[in-house]
Amino acid sequence: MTSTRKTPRDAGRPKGDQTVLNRAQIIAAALRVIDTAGLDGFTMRAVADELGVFHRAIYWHLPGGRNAVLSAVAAVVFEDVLPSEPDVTNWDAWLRALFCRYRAALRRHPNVAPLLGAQIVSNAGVDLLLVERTLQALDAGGFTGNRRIAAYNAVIAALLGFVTLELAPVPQDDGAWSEAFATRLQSLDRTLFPTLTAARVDMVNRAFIVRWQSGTEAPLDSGFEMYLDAFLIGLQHLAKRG
Amino acid sequence: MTSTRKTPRDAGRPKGDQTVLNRAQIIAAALRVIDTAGLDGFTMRAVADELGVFHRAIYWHLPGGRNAVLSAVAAVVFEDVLPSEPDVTNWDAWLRALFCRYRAALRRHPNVAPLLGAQIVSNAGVDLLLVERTLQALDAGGFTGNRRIAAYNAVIAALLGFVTLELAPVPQDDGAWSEAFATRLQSLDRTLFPTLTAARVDMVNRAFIVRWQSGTEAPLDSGFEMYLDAFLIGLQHLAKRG
DNA sequence: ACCTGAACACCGTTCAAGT
DNA sequence: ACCTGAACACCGTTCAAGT
Repeated sequence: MTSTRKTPRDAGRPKGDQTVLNRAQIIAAALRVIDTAGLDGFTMRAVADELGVFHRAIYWHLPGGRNAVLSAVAAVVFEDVLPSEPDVTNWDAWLRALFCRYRAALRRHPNVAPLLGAQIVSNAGVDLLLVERTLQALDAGGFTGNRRIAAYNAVIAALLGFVTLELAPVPQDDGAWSEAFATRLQSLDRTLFPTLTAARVDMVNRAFIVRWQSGTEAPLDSGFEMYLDAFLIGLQHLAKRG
Repeated sequence: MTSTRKTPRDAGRPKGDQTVLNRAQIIAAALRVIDTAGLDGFTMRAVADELGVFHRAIYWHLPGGRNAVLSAVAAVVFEDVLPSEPDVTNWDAWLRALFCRYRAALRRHPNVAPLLGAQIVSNAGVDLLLVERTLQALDAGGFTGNRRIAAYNAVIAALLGFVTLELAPVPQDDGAWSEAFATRLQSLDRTLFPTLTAARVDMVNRAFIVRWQSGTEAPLDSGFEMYLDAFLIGLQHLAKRG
């Protein structure tokens, strides 16, 4: 009897037929929604519509609800980030590769940036191999004990930091906001801000704080390079000291 | 006639009486709501309740609605961040002070961190004197032209980066999430994650990715110090090269 | 097992009055 | 000038059915 009956999973469904929905499809649909409508446009109902399904159906496959979907999306985006095993003789090159891969992955899905950088729920989905290999790279650099943990925290913060800032989203469909900010930057007090006023032409919309577009439209490439150079050079020096 | 009539602002109100509401009170109430209920708990209606006022009243003083309030809150939190004018002979010390003041300010209002770090709307409220003086400090360091702009972007990203990550919020009132994640970290595969498993005791909840509490409850002090040291040492070296 | 459905307690904002 | 009020089109999630 136990050997002939259908498995619970197949009960009530025609043989060989896919169920209407599955976990992977939901996560893919969620990422599509985020890519097109942003993190603010991500709603359970939007994902359900994307799949042509009643919005409550998602909760069956991901009982954790909204948080569970976001955590799973974070995991998918992170999949391409990890480089292969770190080279013991070239640990800083491995870190550099990690940084570049992270930025590249997030540039493919820029709207996910605030999720990875500013919501701890995203951590739950991350492949812990990233932690493992980062620790190995820092081992190779000579960091040990609590110093290695401190270096690890510095690396992860630096890894996500720039990209989170660069890809921070503009208020959605609020053209008034961008316009007001742009005109405010045109009428700067030269006596209050002499340095900024002089550099304005080259800085406006190409630098943090004085921009009204996100990094998707206005990337900050040279800023990223200097950020990465500075951090890695500094880390090398700290490695030698320890 | 024009000289004796009340100003428009005073029409219909008893003389010398404060109006029921003003801009500063709204912003202060908004910050209080964010401090206690988090950025997710920040709603126009919650702010109105905090003030004992109908929720639509806020729109009169801040016509920009939700975005305008958030931008104003960001400005208030940023007020304490800026150090005095940079010393030409000690530009890196000025940057260090800036980083420490930023982290201290955000530790007083940790729930604002995602707003400043991951939402570009916050920029609209920032005092541009921060931009001015950061550029001056980089001038003092010998950065010029496009290199200075790149260095500026690196500095601002580094300034907000660590703290945004450190203070990223946990999913609100979802105890199940923290619990599930904590137990997952207890049952690690030793062959897959040998380095992480060995360091687990010292890392769990004290390091990015393998934590389930935010930086408010579990600060990452030594990580911040190494991050700051590494970045500033690297920036000094890059300054000499240019 | 897997999906639908109605209902609940929210939310930001528009549009129209009140005084 | 300054605030209230009702209404609109949302939202995530609980609880109860359907097949």
